[in-house]
Amino acid sequence: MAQISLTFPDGNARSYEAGVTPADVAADISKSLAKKAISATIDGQHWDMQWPIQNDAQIAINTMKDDAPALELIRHDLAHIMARAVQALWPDVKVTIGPVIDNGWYYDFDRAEPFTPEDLGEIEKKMREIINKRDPVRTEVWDRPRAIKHYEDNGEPYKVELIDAIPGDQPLRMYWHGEWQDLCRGPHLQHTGQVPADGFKLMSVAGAYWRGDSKRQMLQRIYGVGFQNKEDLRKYLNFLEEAEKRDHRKLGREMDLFHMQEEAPGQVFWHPNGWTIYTQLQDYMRRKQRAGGYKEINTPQVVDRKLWEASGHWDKYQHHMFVVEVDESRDGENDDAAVKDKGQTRINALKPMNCPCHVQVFNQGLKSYRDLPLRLAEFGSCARFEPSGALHGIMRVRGFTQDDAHIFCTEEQIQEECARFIDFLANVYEELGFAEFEIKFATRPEKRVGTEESWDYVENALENAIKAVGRDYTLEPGDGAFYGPKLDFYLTDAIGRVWQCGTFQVDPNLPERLGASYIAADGDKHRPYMLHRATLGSFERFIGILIENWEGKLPFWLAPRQVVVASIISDADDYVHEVVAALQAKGVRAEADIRNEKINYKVREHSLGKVPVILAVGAREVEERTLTVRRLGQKQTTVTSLADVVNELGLAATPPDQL
RNA sequence: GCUGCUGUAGCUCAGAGGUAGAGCACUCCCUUGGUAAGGGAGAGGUCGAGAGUUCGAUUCUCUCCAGCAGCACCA
Repeated sequence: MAQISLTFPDGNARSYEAGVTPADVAADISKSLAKKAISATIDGQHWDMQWPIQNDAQIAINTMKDDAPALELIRHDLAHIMARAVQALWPDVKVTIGPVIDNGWYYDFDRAEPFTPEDLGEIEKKMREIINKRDPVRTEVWDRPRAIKHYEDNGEPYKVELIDAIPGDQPLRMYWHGEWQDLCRGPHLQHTGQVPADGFKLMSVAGAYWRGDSKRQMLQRIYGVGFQNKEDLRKYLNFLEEAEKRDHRKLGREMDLFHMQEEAPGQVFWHPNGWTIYTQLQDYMRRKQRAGGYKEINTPQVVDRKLWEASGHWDKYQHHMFVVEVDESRDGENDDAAVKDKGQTRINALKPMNCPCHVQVFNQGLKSYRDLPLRLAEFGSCARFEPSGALHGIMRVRGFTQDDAHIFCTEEQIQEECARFIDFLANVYEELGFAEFEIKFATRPEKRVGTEESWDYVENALENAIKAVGRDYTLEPGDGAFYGPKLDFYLTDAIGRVWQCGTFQVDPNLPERLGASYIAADGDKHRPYMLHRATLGSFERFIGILIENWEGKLPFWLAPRQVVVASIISDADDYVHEVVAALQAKGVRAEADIRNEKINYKVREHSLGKVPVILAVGAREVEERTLTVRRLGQKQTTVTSLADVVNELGLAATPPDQL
């Protein structure tokens, strides 16, 4: 028998017969390790305790102390245990796949009856039984005909299809959890008892397409979350609760920011409070962009299909556009359908994006290289017919406004413009309270237009720009647009969720299609490059993110209602009005609350309304011309003179770019 | 769009084949109270829309609309 050498993390090596398994190795080291072990890492690869090792390698034996492999295995075994439990309860259910995902796993089943919430409880119970049995996990490699025959005999067509999709040179591995068998690439734990029985929970059932294809069978997917112990599970469930508390749809109602109704699905009715946030944010972006060298424009929303045909959107995105048919023969007297002249009908579409219109602005008049880079910005109101199932509060809507801009420039200017934009975006995010963000750099996809040299040049320019501003980034090879590479910017919110907001895309294609050109120094016409870029993305979505990030407690300058001056006794009413007027004169959004209610009641109501500052006024304050200041979330109050409060709050109301 | 669930007062929710109920909010009255709900009275609903079954439908059935979760989608 050939001997192989296995090197341990401490650098020591031992010699074993080829074909030795990590289980053998662990047993060789100590009995307790053999028992505690969950898997091995062989040359960086996650390795089942039962798999033979044929060559010299680095080996590490994993235990539950190794968090990453432990969670991977726990969740993966839970997927199998759940499938086993489901088939134990309902033997006619067909199994498909059950991968590990963030925080847990899912498994897709084919079953005629829908799973109910009560079913989930039954399944959990059965799973605990299986775990408590401490059934051994066993694995074998099967040849293809045997595996296919096995699944055909057992009436599992999905597994047969999976096997067909696995490349012929790959071995098929079977796993048994006790009696229950599944096709699986592994690795798995040593026995079901290694799964923590109180560290998991089944969360929900939902539909999911077989193989992710909307044309194929809809299966039922059961989601579960799994952790090493009860405490970690609890922490995760708390996180979900925290996210629910921050839900912008709930806070939007409670703070009276906006509403939506079924006559206009996916579109926002902004209330005074919400629109205050919106306009504050928009005014801020307008100032930032002006300072950043952008020129603001505005373009039409209803545009003839000819332009969309020319830009290529009609071909690709027609089904996602709101199309408007207009009979041009109508006039004010005869505008009913009866007089409609078919020959005069014209088809328009609401703009789903601004870029074609921006090229039209660029195309007016001759442009010189001296005009470049030309940065055209628009708070562009767009409409997209999003599928009904995609809509989500104000985060995913059918009508929205982008903080959009297109930079027309030469090839040589791309790098500089990119670096400028990253700095611009970093500064905006920071001022809005998002200190951290990530950059993802998406490079040429398989299907693309343009020459290799051009892609080389442009990708290089973007990469150099990121380096020039000293930022880290992650590479997303093949994820770029068909016309050019792009950067996507992801910010992290207060509870660690990640949102893609900003984008920067290089596009030589649209200027070509829409015939944009400029006169270069050589006197000839050249094509400009077009850089699509957005910082916030859409105002609607970004405001949703702001609300959730701050749990409605927005920074003072963005808070829709900044100060309530609340009377304690009606004799203070005149002073309340005086204070409100003084604050308003300083640009503070202040209002009076002189209702016939106790201060307790007023404090409660305005605290729930997320008003950052409540100024209470009783006999003492009137007498001394002071105010008792109570800040949101703080129980203690301070007494301050009127003049100081007005100055301080006037300063706090100033947007960060104007300080 | 697909699968499942949901739709009753402004909000949160109960309810039953015989044309509806609570708490909070709202209006009025009493109360002038010092930091997260003072007391009383009153008003408020085509039970998402349409069709069917039925003597009778908000309740049962079907279709549609909207919302929620997930999938698919996201220029």
